[in-house]
Amino acid sequence: MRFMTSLRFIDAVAREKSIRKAAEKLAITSTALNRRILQIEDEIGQPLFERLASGVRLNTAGELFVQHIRTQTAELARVQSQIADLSGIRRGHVRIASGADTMRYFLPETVARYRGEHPAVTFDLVRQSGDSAEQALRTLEADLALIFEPIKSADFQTMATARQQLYCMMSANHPLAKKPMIRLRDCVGQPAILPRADAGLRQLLNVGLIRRSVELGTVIESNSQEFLQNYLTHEMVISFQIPIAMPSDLFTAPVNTSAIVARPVDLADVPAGILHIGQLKGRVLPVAAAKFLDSIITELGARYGDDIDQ
Amino acid sequence: MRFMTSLRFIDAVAREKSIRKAAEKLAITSTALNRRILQIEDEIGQPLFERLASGVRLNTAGELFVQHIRTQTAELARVQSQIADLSGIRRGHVRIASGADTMRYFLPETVARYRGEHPAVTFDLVRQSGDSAEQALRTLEADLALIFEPIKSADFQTMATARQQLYCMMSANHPLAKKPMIRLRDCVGQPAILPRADAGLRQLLNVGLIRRSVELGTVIESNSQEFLQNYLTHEMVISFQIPIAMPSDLFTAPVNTSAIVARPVDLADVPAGILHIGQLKGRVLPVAAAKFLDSIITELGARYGDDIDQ
DNA sequence: TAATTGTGATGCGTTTTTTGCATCACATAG
DNA sequence: CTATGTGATGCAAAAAACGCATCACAATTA
Repeated sequence: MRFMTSLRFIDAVAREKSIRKAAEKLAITSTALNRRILQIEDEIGQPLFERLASGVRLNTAGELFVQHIRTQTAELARVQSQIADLSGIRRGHVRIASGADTMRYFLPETVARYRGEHPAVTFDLVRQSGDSAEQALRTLEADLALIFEPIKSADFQTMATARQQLYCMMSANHPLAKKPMIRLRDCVGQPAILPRADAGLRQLLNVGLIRRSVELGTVIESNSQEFLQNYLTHEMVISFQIPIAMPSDLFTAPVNTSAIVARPVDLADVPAGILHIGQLKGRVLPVAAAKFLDSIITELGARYGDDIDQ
Repeated sequence: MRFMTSLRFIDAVAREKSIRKAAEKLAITSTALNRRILQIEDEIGQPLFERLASGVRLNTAGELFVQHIRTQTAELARVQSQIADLSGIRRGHVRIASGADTMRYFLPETVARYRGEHPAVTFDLVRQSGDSAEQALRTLEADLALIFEPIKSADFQTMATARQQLYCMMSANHPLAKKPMIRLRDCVGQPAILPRADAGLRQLLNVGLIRRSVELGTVIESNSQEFLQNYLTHEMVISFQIPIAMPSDLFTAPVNTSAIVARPVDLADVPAGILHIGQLKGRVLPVAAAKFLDSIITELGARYGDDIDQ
């Protein structure tokens, strides 16, 4: 959209906090970019950026204007999506911010199914911490966010939730694997590998550990779920996971033949965590994003049935 | 705002339903305008206008896009107004659609007082019928509308109302002028000059006349309130008016020395009409418009006290 | 303290985009 | 059939945007 160029440029400068850096990303010279900004500032009647030695920073007027730019951009995308929808085949672009949990299996499967029905819809999938995901909704860099536990921003509008019971994961020949249900006291002193402190799962687990006065032998922390899972085959350690982040065969197969097993942790020790699917409060989503949200809710309903809300 | 040019042009074409006519109003050639439209349509990926022999007409996609353009334009105005407001002196532009009633004395006085405090705020005042005024809000050609009776659109958000009792107006030496209060039966067969059927006042009066089975001798109809008022000094006829449309000295002076007098019509015959002040439902007004709305409400409160709502 | 590095602003020639004229193709009304 | 209106298009002129080189300034580094 040609007429959005100057606005897009300003947004870029605001994000980069530097005209030259933004110019590089936009593949133009800083000269041209600088002039566009001066021109807009001239039309507005007052500067939007403070000039610092280290770059630029939005002033109050700039904050207002950039917010306007972002909502306009999102609105334009929505209208375009709506217009494209008129022609029968659904087009559009959906941007999702999510934690690692759903990025492993749930989103690949759900997006693939949706794209099977609507091949003209494209996706951006950004793996982020919960805080960043909420932030991405606010800056309109994302349409939807999937966040496991805690929601901090009042701007987050939950459209659906899914209860996720905590599971203990380990090698199939780990002593604890014989138990059908794990109590936290079973884990006292067990060597464990855990996600890092910013993960919702870790926070959920910590509450339970403190309540039961249980201490694990935490030998490794990692924010890579793949690392945590694959490490289980190399050392006798336990880890924790929620169903949505497990390979579906592992979770659904009644008799588990794989080298790794998952055993539920008693809900009396650790309550189920909540996966929140939501958007920016008050925002009207583009057609494609709204329909994909429906698709997510349907899929969650099929998987977890009664554990779904809204 | 340079980046709005193409959008403004499309809006103009949509309103004129002709590229050539719009081009003339925009002071460019139809060639240039046509090219801009083709370019936008190309970027959108599908046409926005149907080409007819008599000009162009928006198609469904165009309707959506033009609606988007209008809300964006209004939003931009709001942000600009908000930005200008940062610099201390209030700037901005307020566009008002109103019936003739308030255009006579109320709005001149209220606008003048507001501009006395905020000289940098400019105004558009368009006299329109109630229906057109509501339409102007919808197309975002107006920020505020003042409509005397009846409100038809569900998109109209009433921000304040003022009850207006009907008054009978006549020359000071008219027989009815002796009565302090007029009953409709006093008016049977009286030569009367009335506003036309689309005026809220006329509709209000008609309800009363039908209920009381009273018929007036309607000798003149006019949509010019000035004509109606000034004619009273030339022939022994009666007319009707609401307080807000009367010169303030006529209404407020306890003893009336002017050639024309106003006598209230009994509320049992004709109930008070409602003057509605409102905006487009759900819209966030620019600073200047919102403050002027406050100013209107204050002024109404000062004049009519308990007869004001919201 | 002096040199270096990084920032945004600006003059000037070049490139790209936009505009206007003349004209075409088409539909409708007289 | 003619006349008049409409939007579309080729081409040259005008306008705008761009990129290079450079300046002025501030912070950091030697």
